[in-house]
Amino acid sequence: MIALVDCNNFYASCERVFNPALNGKPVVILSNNDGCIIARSNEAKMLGIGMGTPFYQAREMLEKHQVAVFSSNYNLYGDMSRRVMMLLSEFTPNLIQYSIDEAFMDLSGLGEGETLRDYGKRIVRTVTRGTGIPVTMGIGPTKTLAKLASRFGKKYKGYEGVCIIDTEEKREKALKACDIGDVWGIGRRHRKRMYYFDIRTAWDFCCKSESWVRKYFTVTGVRTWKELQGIDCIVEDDMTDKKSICTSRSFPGQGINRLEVLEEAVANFTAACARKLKEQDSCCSGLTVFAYTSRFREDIVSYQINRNIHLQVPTNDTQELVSTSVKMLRESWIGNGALYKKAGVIVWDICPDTAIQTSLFDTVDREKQARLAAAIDAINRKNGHNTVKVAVQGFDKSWHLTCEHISKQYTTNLNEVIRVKT
DNA sequence: TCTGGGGTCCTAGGACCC
DNA sequence: TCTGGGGTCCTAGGACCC
Repeated sequence: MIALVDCNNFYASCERVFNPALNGKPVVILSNNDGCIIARSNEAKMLGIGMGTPFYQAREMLEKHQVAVFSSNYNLYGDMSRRVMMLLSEFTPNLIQYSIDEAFMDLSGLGEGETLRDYGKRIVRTVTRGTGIPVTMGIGPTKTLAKLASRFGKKYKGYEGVCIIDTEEKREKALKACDIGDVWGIGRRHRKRMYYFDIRTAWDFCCKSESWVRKYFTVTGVRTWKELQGIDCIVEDDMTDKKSICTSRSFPGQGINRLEVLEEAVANFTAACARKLKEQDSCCSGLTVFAYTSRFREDIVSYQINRNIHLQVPTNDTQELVSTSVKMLRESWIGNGALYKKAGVIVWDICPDTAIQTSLFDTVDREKQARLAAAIDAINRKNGHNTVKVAVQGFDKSWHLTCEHISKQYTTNLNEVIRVKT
């Protein structure tokens, strides 16, 4: 059996751990730049606040209902996530972290002398007690059914955080009660198509033949269809290695119209990609730089910059990647007063750093480069990111995010740790 | 005026080869 | 006027997830 552990309203719950006065009150968390609402507590959901609503549109309503508003605090959420995953990993040798707030656990052969339900409840209790984050567990024979079970677990209090689909009757009952659009892998478009074919519930979908599903919803549809029947076919190495890494941001206000500022932003995005590459011990040979004007504004001319490059030798060297991406940006720069609202860097064609295919025509002194990079990385590890950086990364920061409602770095900055009064 | 960021997989169609 | 058959590789775009 496979379990899915899902943190309840994760970002809102993280804020509540260090601010218990928020318990029982509506809470929302905003995206970068305080742009959209990306997370909501149950109370906020009940007020009808939609996922992805632009903040400026909801502002008045939030004030009226005294909703607590937070900018995203990814240092806090990332650290809390790490704690949750650490506790979970003590219960199974086979844990797959699926997102910042979810993980799949292989439960086969575990919890000896205990029922599956009791084992699940013990896990849920341990995480909640150890981190303050409430979690729900769904258990089923496949990942898709485990996901489905966790939905029910969240919906109905009676399950006490653990919902199991382990018999044919329960599976049928669950599938009949589940709108097709709520199935993992069926998005808005597919839901519409399903409704067109008069498929309303997951059960209706299961009743179709494999060839029919293949015809209208391709192989991914068949995978979901099989998973719903209880045939496990989403394998774990589908979900581990990253094949591309992206760092991108929207810029505050109108956007950026100066090349120097955009260069600085792109240099910093590239450095972040290099850091992420090194964290997973890999190198890339594909590099993309992009920038574009706001897709919402019809009153200005829209511009798009999009450049790809294949590097001769895979690398994760910050300086090499930064100089390459900045050069690409300069070459494809279109000024004309264009206001760039968003930019980013993607690295792809990723391979392990132990398996580099070198090139006969390489002109870089790789050994020297590696020695310098190792020295810089050591300094940055000790003193924080970007203590030593490439000059073009700059100090301007005018492209930086606005986040007016951010909470403290309760768990990752000694100066912001909560004081306990005596 | 303001409207996020980071991923994955699949398919169709074009360019090219013999 | 008529215009083959069988491949591969790459890319853009669409769908999905959190």
